[in-house]
Amino acid sequence: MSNKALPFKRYTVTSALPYANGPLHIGHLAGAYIPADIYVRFLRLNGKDVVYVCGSDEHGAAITIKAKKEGTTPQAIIDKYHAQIKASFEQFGISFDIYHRTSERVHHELSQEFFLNLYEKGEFIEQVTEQYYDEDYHQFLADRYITGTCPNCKSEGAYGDQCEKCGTSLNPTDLINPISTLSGKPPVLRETKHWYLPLDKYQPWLEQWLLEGKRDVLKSNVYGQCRSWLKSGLQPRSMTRDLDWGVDVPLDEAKGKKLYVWLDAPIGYISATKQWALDTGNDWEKYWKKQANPADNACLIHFIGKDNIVFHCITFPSILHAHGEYILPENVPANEFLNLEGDKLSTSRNHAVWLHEYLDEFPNKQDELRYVLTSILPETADSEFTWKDFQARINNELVAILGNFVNRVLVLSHKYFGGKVVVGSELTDTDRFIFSELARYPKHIAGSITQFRFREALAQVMNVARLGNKYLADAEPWKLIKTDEERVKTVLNVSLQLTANLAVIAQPFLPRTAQKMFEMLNFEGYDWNLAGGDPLLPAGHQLGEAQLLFEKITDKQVDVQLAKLSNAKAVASIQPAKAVAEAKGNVSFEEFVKMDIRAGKILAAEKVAKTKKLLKLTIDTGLDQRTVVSGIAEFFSPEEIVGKQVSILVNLEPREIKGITSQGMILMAEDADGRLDFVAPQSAVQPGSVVR
RNA sequence: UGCGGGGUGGAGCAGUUGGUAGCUCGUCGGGCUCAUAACCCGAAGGUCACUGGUUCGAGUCCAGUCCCCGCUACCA
Repeated sequence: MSNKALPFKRYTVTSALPYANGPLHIGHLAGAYIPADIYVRFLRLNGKDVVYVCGSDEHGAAITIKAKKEGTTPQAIIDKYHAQIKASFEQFGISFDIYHRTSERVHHELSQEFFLNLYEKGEFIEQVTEQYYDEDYHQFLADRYITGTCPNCKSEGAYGDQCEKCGTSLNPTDLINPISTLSGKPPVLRETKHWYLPLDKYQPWLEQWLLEGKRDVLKSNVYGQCRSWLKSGLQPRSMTRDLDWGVDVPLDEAKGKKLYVWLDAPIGYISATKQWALDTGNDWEKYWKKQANPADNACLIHFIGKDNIVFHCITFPSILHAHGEYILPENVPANEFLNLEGDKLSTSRNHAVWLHEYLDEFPNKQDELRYVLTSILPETADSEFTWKDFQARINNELVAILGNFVNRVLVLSHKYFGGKVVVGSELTDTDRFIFSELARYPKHIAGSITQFRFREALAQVMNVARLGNKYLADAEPWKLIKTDEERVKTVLNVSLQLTANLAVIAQPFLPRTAQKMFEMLNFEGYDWNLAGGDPLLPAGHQLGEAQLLFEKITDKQVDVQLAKLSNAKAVASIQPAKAVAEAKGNVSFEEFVKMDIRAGKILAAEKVAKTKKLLKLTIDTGLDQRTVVSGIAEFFSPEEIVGKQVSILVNLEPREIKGITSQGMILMAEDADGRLDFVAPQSAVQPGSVVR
């Protein structure tokens, strides 16, 4: 390994802290854990000093919401999920040096230290604002905890941050008749003080460090996102919250306030390292702080999903920079998102492949999942996992290419030479070509890994197995054994050396498989630099037993998983017998008959350009043909609704929407998930028929 | 609304500084039989989202349009 590719002698690698309010799924693995684990294993094989840390993120409002919903305590929630997540990672084989948690004392102390450090330097801006407060529950309310009437469209049930009906983004104080969802009573405004990190002040520095310094380092999706943020100008960001779950703000005047989770979460990387150092007798500061000689600084790499880019590239570096003693990330290789069977992964809809369930249902198939996910990592764009593809990749690639090659070589060696490594006649040009190819691959793969191109790196590993299969097919030792045993000895020697090299380079990607290969070869090669060099197996070396590396995934296994997903979907669509909207006050008959509702028919429908939800409909109301803009595009395509009967409120004030005058409103039923369906006569009626 | 990323043969993806469009899987045909009917060879299949422009020449640069994903800050 040249120093050029790995110029640092010490590495600090982090994977995003999983939020401890639910189990892990394959999206997490593909986003931040498998890439990091490959990278770290590779560094270790190259003899680098590396610490790989992670842990559960256990603070924030979502944990308390979850606890409330399940009628338990935040502590019970985090204990449950921390244990589950940790066990899943261990079984799956993500090779953290430590998997910590942010509820530990060492973390609280370090987070407070960070806050105080910045506080004492006068970095924070202190600001008093008026926020809604629930007097029954004695707490300030997060925006989501407040509902009321939207000042824009007058619909009820708008949230403090956004009206879901008209899409307007709001401040809680904009709401008419705000109600706390905790007590159901109107909240009161109360003054509260918070400490803001002046990101605007760091903007010039960020432009220098990030936009200038990282232009050719960051992946394009990461760089573009950062540039976009910096271009629009940074604003001071509050680093404290009025919450009851988190790290206490270490100031007398801030009793009851907590640190913003995004201040404390990334510090979790550091506190985890600190705990690891305590446990193992290391010095954590070597991995995080600037060293006397900058050449001794560690290389800090954050593996995350794309939802975390701004915090890891802007907020956290700003905090580290403001503190001053810490190193900054060299790179933040963020991945895009992984989809599942055509849909986004969704925890709430249970549309996911859960890691703990996979480990139960596919015992000892960790490497199979690693392989499939690695080959579809969303490195440059969103990608998709399907069970059929999972089966195809395992059966046609792992079993057929890699497993089969290794098996062929071992079986032939045992059959012809009693499982001994033998030396035969001199190498031919073909043999020499194999060795020269073999010498190329480790460099190529190393280059891919250091550039975070893991899919490409894995494909190269598979190409080595392909090379082996072709070599065997061309050399045909099963024929030669009848005429030229010396040549067969050479062919199998070359094949075995190839297999041993394959085991070495497979380690970062398929650690368990590589281990099995080592057992079969009765050889261990925990050094990347062994690959591509001198032959690894000496003459006379005794091989171990041949065993199959992988087995095929059956159609039945795939069907079971697909059924499970559609089951989950069905359950999820029935379940929402929850949160039925509250009853409204009575209206008089006179008020009701003011509504002129008619049966109508959709004559034409088209999508309104540049919108997500809007369809422009032409409706035959019986009275006339008119244009109505309706927010139903997420559930209905224009083609499928043309000709459909609808109920339409025809005497609604016309309203300009996206430059189109909408004359009326289509009546829709909306369930608790926001799913819409038409309310219309069951059989054909004449357009213009009165609905009442 | 603004911004960022993406849109390449049936599927999943590569395409570095512009110079005849590649890979894996699938399909079809052939070979082989050591191997988990696995392996090897060959073939078919793309107007590189669309429209203009720069250039001797563009998937690759510029402008505009459309589609998909994400972010748009005090709810991780």
